[in-house]
Amino acid sequence: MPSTLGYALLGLLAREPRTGYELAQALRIPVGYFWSASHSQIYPELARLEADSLVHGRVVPGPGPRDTKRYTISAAGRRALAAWVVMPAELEEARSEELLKTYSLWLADPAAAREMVSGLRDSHREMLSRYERIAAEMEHDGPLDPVTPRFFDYATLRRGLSFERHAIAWCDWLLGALG
Amino acid sequence: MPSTLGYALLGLLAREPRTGYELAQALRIPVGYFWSASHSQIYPELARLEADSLVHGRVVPGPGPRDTKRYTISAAGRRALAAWVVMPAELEEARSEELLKTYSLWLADPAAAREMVSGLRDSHREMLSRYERIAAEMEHDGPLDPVTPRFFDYATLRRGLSFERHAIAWCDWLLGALG
DNA sequence: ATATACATGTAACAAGTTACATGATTTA
DNA sequence: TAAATCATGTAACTTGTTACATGTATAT
Repeated sequence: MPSTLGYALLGLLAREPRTGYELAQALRIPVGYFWSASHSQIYPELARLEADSLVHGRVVPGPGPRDTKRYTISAAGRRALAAWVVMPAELEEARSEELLKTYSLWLADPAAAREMVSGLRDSHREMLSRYERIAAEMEHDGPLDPVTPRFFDYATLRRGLSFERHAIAWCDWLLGALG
Repeated sequence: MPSTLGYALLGLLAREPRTGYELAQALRIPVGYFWSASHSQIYPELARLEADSLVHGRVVPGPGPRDTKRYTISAAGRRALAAWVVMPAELEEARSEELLKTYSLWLADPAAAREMVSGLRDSHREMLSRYERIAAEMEHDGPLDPVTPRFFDYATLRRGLSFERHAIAWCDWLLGALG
């Protein structure tokens, strides 16, 4: 059974074949895709997926100077992924450093506390506008049919939009309360 | 420099002295407090905090059969925590298995996909009503002054409430789109 | 000349989870 | 008498991050 990272890789490969390098690029910043990983984690995981015959790798001459291995998902990989995505998801564990800091904000200097929350709001605003740009592009690119991968890109993106908006509203409320 | 868990423990001890056992209880389910940890992580971390003189432990006879060590935050610990909470927080890394599953939902059986999202909605509804009960209690318990620890309990709780409400709205939207 | 992109891997470390270990007291 | 609560610790394992290692081609 693959790890969560394994399923993340299968999810990308189910859409189109990619090399390890391209997967690492895709997982560098998790846009519309709430998972990230570094290449040092990806290469060993790809080897495991191949050992389990969930993906097949074929060496091809890349655009770069070194040979690259392009991975394709197998029928078994597709079945494993399809089975995993409909399994009831664990309750989110809700780990947030930002909230952990807020929890102890009562003992900080009030001005510094306000500044901290204000900085938080800025970060969320930045993320929001990044998401909004992508959403506008996707909506412009044509109709979103809920049986296509593109629709599910959009669905996860909408969750990101919603998350950032509520985070900003919360910062506003907190700043108001802090005076 | 303490780890994030270290600051979580300092945050609890800044409110009142506690034993390792009580800290483990508090960090079992992260309500109003977006961090969790198991006792096997907590005891070694407490030892590190004590070695750094950020907390002091005193052995006292507990209600149980075994002696227990009650930890108190030191002035240095309080300073370290106060400095940490106002430092700009890292951008949330947004790791979500639930969204990762959604990303690949296009290749699942449509009925099973709807059921998965519906189950997700149920989990979020359950969390929401748990949070709502706690919020009602807190509001009932008296005025929330934004210089007290209690206010910041309430502030983090509000973030949880907002998070769950948006998650439910998103599930509703997705179920509507999936037909 | 220097930096960036391409391309894949290993090693060392940090953080977190699960299982192992012990054992008294209280509650059902 | 069986389970839960109290109480603290270690060991093994999994996951994830950062650093180390190598080396060409292209763009600035």
